[in-house]
Amino acid sequence: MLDIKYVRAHFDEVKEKLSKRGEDLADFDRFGELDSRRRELIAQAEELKAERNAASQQIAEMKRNKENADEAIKKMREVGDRIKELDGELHQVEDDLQYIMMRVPNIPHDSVPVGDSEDDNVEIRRWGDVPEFGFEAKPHWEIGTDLGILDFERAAKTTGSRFVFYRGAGARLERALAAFMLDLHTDEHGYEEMLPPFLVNRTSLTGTGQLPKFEEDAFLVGEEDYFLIPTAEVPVTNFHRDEILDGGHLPESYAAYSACFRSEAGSAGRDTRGLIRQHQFNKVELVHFVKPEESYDMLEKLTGHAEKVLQLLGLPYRVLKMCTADLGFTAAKKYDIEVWIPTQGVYREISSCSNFEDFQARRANIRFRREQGAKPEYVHTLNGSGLAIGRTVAALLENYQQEDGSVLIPEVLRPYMGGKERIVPSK
RNA sequence: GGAGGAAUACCCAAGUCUGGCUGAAGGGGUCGGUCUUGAAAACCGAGAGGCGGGUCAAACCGCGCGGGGGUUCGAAUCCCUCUUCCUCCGCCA
Repeated sequence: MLDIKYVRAHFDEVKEKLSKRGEDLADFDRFGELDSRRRELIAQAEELKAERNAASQQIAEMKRNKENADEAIKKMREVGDRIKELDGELHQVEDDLQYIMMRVPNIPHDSVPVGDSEDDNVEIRRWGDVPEFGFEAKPHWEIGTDLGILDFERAAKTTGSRFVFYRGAGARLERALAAFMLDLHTDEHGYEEMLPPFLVNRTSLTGTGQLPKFEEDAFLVGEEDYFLIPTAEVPVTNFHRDEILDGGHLPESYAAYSACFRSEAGSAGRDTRGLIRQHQFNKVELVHFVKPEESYDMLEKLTGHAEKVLQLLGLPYRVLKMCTADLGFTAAKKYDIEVWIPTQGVYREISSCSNFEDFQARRANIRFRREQGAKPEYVHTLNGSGLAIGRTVAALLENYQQEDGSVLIPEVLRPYMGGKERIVPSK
């Protein structure tokens, strides 16, 4: 959520920056009217409440002296009714204002390129050499199925489309990647490991910004208002909801492994085969809580941590700076890391690293104190995938495939694979 | 799933039956000081958070005793509801 006071003071500037996102801002225009009506009502109601408080004291005094207070009580009854009316209208106005503000996206940072679509994202670097195959390379779902380590058909039987069984060396590879990533981030990059709940409540999804606008993207479980998490970002960011952190302990950095669940509403027909777009996948998510002045440095570091995973795995990738049209609802600035998928001849998103500034912190009420007794300030939150594991498996299978159908295992993963150097057909 | 109990400020905790003089006793911790070679202890002193309105900034005002709603001139205190936690019984990975 945006800072109401800031919006009040800089309305035209905010609106102009938001318009670069290509958002419909019709509702946003009601801000000024609602905001000033709100303050008007507060002033009126509070004046009457002050009057009531004073009168109540007098009535108490009179009662104690056994005097008759009927006159004062009668008068206050009317004041009370008037307060009730004003508070009623105030609630309505605040609900309306809240409705609007919860649906306004974050303001893009000045360093974000202005654009109309994903075509306007800016590539800022590439790493690694794209492999050349002396044979016809197979897509990862074929490799995986032929090796007997991925089973999409049986997953369709037990569950439905966009699900998969990993088996044998495939399941082990998944586990190896998760362990490798977590070890790297905790041992080398200084993160605290976390294993979060995979279900969250509505308040948490609102805190990180998935709700109220994007409810159709999430899976609702039962009637308990529990949602399957679309990313560990949600539980881990909300870990500190409604807290005031000690400034001396910042930044707080967490590496969380979790399953992620996405309804993929609106993606029907896209990436229907393989591991790229599943309803369920695993991911190691990196989450930071930092002081405002440190968040942009942290965004660069965070992106570097995700890149390091790909470098150690030897997978070619590129980094894109997302333009205003492709930022997502909550980010002020975002880098996507895309890994090379040989058979598609393109780079595909495998990580997304964002600085939300205080947008999530405001929604989730996460603050810090610079020192004892100081006023609480909102933290800045950031997160990035480090990495999405399903897509990493896809990239590994394709980039490391051999002419005989086997797949080489990158050296850094071999200790996690029982020393195995390659995956060969099980039969 | 059944039966009880609890939620007060950074922490512990009184007040709730008997509504008003309770922004809320007391203790701990915190901060400053005395003492000490230094520390601890002891003693003296300080401050009670947060949100909103208001202001150049203050003053000032309102809210606030888990959340929401109600009764009342007035609610930490009475009523309803929700959430969370605890104890016992049952079931269970």
